[in-house]
Amino acid sequence: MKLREFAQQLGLSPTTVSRALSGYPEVSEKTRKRVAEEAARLGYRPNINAVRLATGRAGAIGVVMGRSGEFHFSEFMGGLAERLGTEDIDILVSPMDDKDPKGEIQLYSRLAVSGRVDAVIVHSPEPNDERIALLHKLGMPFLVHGRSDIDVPHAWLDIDNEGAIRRATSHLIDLGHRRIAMINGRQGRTFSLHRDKGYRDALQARGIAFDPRLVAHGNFTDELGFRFARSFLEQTPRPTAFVAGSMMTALGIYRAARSMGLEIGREVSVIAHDDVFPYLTADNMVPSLSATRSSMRAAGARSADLVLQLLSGRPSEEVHELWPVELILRESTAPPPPERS
Amino acid sequence: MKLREFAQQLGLSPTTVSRALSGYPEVSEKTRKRVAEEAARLGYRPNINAVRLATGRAGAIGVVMGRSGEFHFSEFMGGLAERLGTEDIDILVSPMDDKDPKGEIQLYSRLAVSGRVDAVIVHSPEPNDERIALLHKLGMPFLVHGRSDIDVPHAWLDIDNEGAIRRATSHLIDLGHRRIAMINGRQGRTFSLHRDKGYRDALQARGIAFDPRLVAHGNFTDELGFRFARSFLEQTPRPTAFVAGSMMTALGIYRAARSMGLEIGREVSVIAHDDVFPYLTADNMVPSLSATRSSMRAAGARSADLVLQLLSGRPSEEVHELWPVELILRESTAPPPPERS
DNA sequence: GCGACAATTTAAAACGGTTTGGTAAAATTC
DNA sequence: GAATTTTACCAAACCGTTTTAAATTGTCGC
Repeated sequence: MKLREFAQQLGLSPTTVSRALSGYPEVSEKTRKRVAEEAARLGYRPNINAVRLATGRAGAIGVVMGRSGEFHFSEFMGGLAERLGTEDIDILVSPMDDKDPKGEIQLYSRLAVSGRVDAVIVHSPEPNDERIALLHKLGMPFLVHGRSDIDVPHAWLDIDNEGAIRRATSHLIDLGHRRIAMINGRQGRTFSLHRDKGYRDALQARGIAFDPRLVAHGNFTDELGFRFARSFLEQTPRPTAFVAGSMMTALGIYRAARSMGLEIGREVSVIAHDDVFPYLTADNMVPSLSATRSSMRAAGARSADLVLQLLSGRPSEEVHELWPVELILRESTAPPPPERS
Repeated sequence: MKLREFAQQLGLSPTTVSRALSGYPEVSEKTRKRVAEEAARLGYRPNINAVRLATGRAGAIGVVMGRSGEFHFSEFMGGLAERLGTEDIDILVSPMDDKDPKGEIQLYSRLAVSGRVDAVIVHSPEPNDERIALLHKLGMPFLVHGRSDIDVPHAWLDIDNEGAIRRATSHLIDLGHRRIAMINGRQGRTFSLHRDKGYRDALQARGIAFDPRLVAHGNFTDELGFRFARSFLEQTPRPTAFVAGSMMTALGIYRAARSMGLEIGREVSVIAHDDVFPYLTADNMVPSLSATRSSMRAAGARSADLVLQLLSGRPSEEVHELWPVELILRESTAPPPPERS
């Protein structure tokens, strides 16, 4: 049913009906109520594409999806979708070819000029992130999931990576560990840098020298976790503890330790960052995994909120949110074994 | 830039330009070429919402996202997005509350009448799936990822679950296993039933009695894999082999075996179904995991193709695709240990 | 009972394309 | 070379809303 027919049945003009449904003030309460009731009864729904054309809004927010190692993605999306489900806003997913770093900026550019989205979410930013500069230049509203040091105002939601890893590392030091390895995320991403800093600061605070041979960077995969852990554990003296960037990395570390006959929670301690997945929980690993924890799904839901705020005019300079991270100690962390000499 | 201005610059009418860009036959090759070139040069792009209003197409396909245990989701989405990226079609993600089974049908209903999507993808169907009946009734094009026995024509793409599990089970029998447990997916889903059938047929073909105490159903999580495997392994005599529904399930089984001091690949064999994840590979597990394998990402990409075919008018009765599944043997499968009496 | 002002409602003009129903000019047929 | 068809293009109507600008109705003070 079209607006015109619907209005005619009510004996009103399309204008008034449109306004009544959109909650404009210049329509009497009585009329508004009647319109709302009849709309429900007759099942009238405005044509979404006509609305979008007339208002100039796209009614969707864009999310770019990388190809590799994105197991966080569905949790974040889940949170986003959950929150946006109640609004009349869709989520538009664009795929990105990770192999072509130049393609990325083009993709964002296309997304912005295509007019298919009202806002964009930027993931895993770098300190000087081209995408942020671009979106700002194009005037496209966007929310950064993470942060950037770039000299361009941007709204962001981030977790306290630095604090989380500082606490995790400090805790390991408190337990008596001195050789602590870290398997971090991709080189160059802000969150990796923040984690690096948390790690180094914790060491420095206790007068432990930073050893570059104990730090690795890469995608969050089981495979890399294994390979790095393995190579670290082959050093002499070997590290007695690991700080891991993700659950998958931790799986790899567990595997590496086991393959070398080392017992986790006794000979090797591990703390990982857990984004909270329904299908793989730190509590259920053997031994259960100590973790810094922050829900990716919750971040997705909150991101949706913040984007809505941006779209309703809140200046991006105001939208900054830093979430604290829990540290949950379980069996995978313990004092180091007595030193053999 | 608007069509009108652009056309004016070219000295053509909007009609001709529109047709040239959409590839209609009644415009000369020379003109078409000129229009295309100028469009690229001047950066003219039709307003997507105007196009959608005028054509009545939504320009998007809908995907419903469940809340729990959906680590396949991002891979499937990735494939979908990859293929659809080159078309002018978006992916619209709707969240579903798994806890409310009635909400699901309402969600599909809303999605169909909202006019926001031209087609829908239905996941994990049941033999008599309400969603399929609904979408058919509403005349909304849809593709089922999986299959249903329902008496309603529907396009589908599925993998040969039955054959895959039959082969996996047969292989375990060939190795000498007689007590083979199976940890399957959610009760009632078609793919679970197919896998059940493959399992039972393999047993029957070799005269092995089906033992309901060796079969479990549930979400694909590490936790359930662990719990079921644990309870099976506590039976006497205990199973010597497992068929697992997913990689996460396999992780749980590995954990259970380990927690009971049993060595995988010697005392217990495992074959799992692997949807191919970039962050967790069967080859890298210790011992490496034998698996039936079929790429979820490829299925997503192909699903996009099939949906496009449906939208261009191919009748859904014609769109059926059954993919074979590879069986890849690795270290987790071996003959059972000699029987102790 | 009338002017002033506010509260409602409306007709008509966007929004930016596609598509229908033509019309000249060029090509073909006889 | 006239009649017919084909080719290449165009003007105008249409898709279904929102929004601007104007008209109508209602309320109030005097």
